Amino acid sequence: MSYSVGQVAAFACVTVRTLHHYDEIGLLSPGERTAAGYRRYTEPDLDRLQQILFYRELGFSLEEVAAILDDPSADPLTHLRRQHELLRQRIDRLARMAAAVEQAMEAHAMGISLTPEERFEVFGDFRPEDHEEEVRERWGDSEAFEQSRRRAASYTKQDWLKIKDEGGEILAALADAYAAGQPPYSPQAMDAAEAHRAHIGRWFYDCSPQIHRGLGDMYVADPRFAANYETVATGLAQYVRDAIHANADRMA
Amino acid sequence: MSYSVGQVAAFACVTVRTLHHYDEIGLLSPGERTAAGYRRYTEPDLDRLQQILFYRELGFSLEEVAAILDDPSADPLTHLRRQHELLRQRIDRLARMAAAVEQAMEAHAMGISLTPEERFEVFGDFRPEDHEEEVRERWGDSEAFEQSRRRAASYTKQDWLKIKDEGGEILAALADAYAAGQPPYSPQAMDAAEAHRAHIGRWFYDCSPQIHRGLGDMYVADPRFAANYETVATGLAQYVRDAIHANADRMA
DNA sequence: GTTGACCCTCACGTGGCGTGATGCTCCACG
DNA sequence: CGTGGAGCATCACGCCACGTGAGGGTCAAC
Repeated sequence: MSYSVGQVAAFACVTVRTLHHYDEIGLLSPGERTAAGYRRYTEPDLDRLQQILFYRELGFSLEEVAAILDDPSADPLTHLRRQHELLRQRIDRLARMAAAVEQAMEAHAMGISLTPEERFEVFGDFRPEDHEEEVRERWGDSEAFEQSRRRAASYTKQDWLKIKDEGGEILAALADAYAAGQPPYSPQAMDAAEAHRAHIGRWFYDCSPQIHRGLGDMYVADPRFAANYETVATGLAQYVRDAIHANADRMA
Repeated sequence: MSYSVGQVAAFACVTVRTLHHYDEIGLLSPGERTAAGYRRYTEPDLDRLQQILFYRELGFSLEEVAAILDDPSADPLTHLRRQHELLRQRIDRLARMAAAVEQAMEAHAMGISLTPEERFEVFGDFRPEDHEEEVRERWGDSEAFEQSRRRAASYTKQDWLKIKDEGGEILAALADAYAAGQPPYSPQAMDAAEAHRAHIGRWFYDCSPQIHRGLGDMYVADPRFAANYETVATGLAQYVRDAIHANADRMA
């Protein structure tokens, strides 16, 4: 069984011209031709085409693809392993970009602006393993984002004002508890933390105590978010984070 | 503070030529120039460049990028949401490709060779947006759909065969009850409906009786789904819907 | 005041196809 | 049997997103 250009093109979702091109540059020449000169692609040809499309999708030039595929020291399993590794890297990079976007959204919601270095750091050299787990964890929870997106889309200016207002009240409550010397595990602090959680839940997305913990950690870890609290009172960011955790413990 | 071409290029990991090109085509012209004609990029310019690189990375042409960024109806938050959604789609596609590679590795280990259809099917679904948009329209932007999509992405061919098999059994049970003249509220029909609900829950998403009702209604309303049942027996779609509702009533 | 890093503007080259133009081949149908 | 239309072939030019010099100005440092 062999296949015509049109059939193969339809199969692989490429144009006939692309197959012609690959033939021209010697990247993929059909195994056979009919007497009339029609190209006939055999099974091994399809195999090779799949490999080509794979590496092409991953950003290799056709020349590089040819080199990779014509490397005599590479058996099928080697290719599969390499493809898998490359995919993993690509996914990781995109996941980090997605995390950066999420961070930018948070920053935007809070009216913080990023520095140039920060803005581009996601495009720079990428070190795998670094934040992998954290990113994966955040990414796994895309459902929360979806929900946020749907809700936020319908907000009016009035809504945003109200959100800001509510946020201010919660912040004030936390700052008061802090100023009064109440520990993070005091009812006042925990209640304010709970109010914060409810605030997120009401306006943005279902915020489980678990997710809330992560958010609290970020308020301390990321100086921009921390600044939001630290400008009110020194040490408040850490205090808020502890109150959030205490509240989460209480809910468990 | 403003930046020279070289600085910006280093920051953003692009060449100076690329910045020149973007200036030439009017995609990104620096906010200022020195007396000597040197380009000086301002903060908003960097902002725009980041957006450009983001959309470019996601496969848009520069013309499209310009259209997206110059759309007056799009505020920063809209862009962030769109970028996040696009990233999610890309990641999803790559994840499916990775799954296909894993499958191929397994097939290789077992000495099985794949059919052409199997080999290209991961490429075949080339434009996830198209199909997804259509489905999303029908399903609504529900959480259940998200969950279903995520889980389904990880299924192997074996899984699908099993799913199809299980589904066939349930369908047969319903058709039998229908053919035997059992009313939708008969134990046979309701039990089959309950099996159907469990089937959904096991393979796709948590399906409450309430959600199940909605699903049943759709089987009647959506001709494509209805066809699935109507080809077995005329009126079966409506019967299934009624059995689902009867079962949900029973569960309440 | 010269050196060397950096900047400018042309302008042609390249990779990966898209898009016809023009003609041959095949087979299904009247 | 022959004919019409889908599909295939080979040129050949076009396009996009830059790469790659050529030829020359600018600027802080030594």
